Amino acid sequence: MREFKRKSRILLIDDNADHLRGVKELITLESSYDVVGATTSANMGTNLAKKYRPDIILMDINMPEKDGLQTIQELEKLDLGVKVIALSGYDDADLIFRAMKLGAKGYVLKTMASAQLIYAIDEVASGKIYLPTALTSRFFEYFQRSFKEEAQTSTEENLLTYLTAREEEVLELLTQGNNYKGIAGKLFISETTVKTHVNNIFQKLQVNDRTQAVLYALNNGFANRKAIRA
Amino acid sequence: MREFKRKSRILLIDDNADHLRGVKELITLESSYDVVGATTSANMGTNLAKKYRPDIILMDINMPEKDGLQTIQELEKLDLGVKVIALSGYDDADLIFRAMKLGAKGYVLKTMASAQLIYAIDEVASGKIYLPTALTSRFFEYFQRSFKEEAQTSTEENLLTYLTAREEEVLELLTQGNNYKGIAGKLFISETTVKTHVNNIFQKLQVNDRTQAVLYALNNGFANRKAIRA
DNA sequence: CTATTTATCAATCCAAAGATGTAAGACAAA
DNA sequence: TTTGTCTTACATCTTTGGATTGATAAATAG
Repeated sequence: MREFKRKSRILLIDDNADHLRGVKELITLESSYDVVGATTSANMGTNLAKKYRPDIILMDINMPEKDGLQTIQELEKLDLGVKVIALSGYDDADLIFRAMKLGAKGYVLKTMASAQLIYAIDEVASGKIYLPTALTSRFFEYFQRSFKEEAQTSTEENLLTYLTAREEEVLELLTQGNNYKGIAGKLFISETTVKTHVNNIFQKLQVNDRTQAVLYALNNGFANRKAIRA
Repeated sequence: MREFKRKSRILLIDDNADHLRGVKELITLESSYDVVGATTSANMGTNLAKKYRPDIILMDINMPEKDGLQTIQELEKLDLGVKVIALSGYDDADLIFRAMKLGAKGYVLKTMASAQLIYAIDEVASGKIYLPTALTSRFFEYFQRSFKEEAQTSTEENLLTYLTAREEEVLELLTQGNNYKGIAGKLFISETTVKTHVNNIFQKLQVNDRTQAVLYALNNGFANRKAIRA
């Protein structure tokens, strides 16, 4: 059932014409991949991708004209099934993180050895994700830093723990945008009872109105809390 | 200024006593690390960590008694500066993702070769983050999947785009829990003007009250939108 | 078994929020 | 210039929200 393995088709996008030519020669001479297109324009690149349906795109993400990251996002949204490898001159953690977040299958530095670029393409072509060790470390430092606050608030003593089960139910319906009548209807209790619960919630969360209560709930892992317990 | 390099101190936590003993012997015999403690209890492990301040903890995350992931979270919150390597029998993407999210500096499978475990410790001891290639791929697949919806909604046509600049300002203050008076004060305009803006926002977002407007904003990347543009 | 907590409901009362219509000045585009 | 949009503003009216007090039954903890 598996189709015959053919040469992967590659599209190159790099606003630096010299570098573009260099990479093209490298791939043509030292690998068995087909370069089906090469352009210095991001917009043109998107069009070529739609036209030639390459397996892999090597995309420079440091382009002045149009942001390479944005182009990656566009390509992913088109859902062409193409695997994008980000090419960059910078090993900036934020850049790496954003590229991977947007769906890049690899991130390689322009300063890397030719052999390593070919290796990266091989890995990505075979369905894996390729990030050099050093960049993996950078990525994770950034990743963990961005989750650190969240991890702390989610276990920290928070006022939500003082709510009773019923109050949590009411609060959940509040976080779904219900008014008193809506909540009363969904819980099969009177509107005045709902008011009582909501007032108790305000006291416990030390807020003045429902919007603040909802914001408190969302900012303090209310949804997560339930998901974890479930 | 750099202090003399000493042997890294390691603490082992694994509810499987046999495996615990095996790893201890491996490290003692085939590496130059000091095993300063070894326990089958997660709670005891946390205490030992506080007492002996190891450089590295090898933590089994598949323990029935207490969740290893939860223990990692506790350790990170204590901020002991210890580097935790997650040890697991499973290469489940969700497990890997959660471990790394909580701050693990590495994730190795129990089925991996001894030499690779030592290598992982070496890497982590030197300040890097270690994930075997195969697990890195799994991690990123999970990572990118979890961001896919977000990436789509953030570019999708959404009702927020119809808001004027001023309305966005007002909405932002709404998402911070302000009432009419608060918004009027912060924007130096009258309360009735704020009401006008808010009503227009309701029309454009097709909602009935401020809570729904705030929820719509938060669920459709309102904060992100601003951060990205800035 | 009693004291406390929880869930339920009600009656007020006032404040805040929301709906609707109107309108003037600024400014930009056609 | 005219047209349209945006921002500002006000009046009026209705509905909803929030605070307070009090009360009852059931469950739970000590």
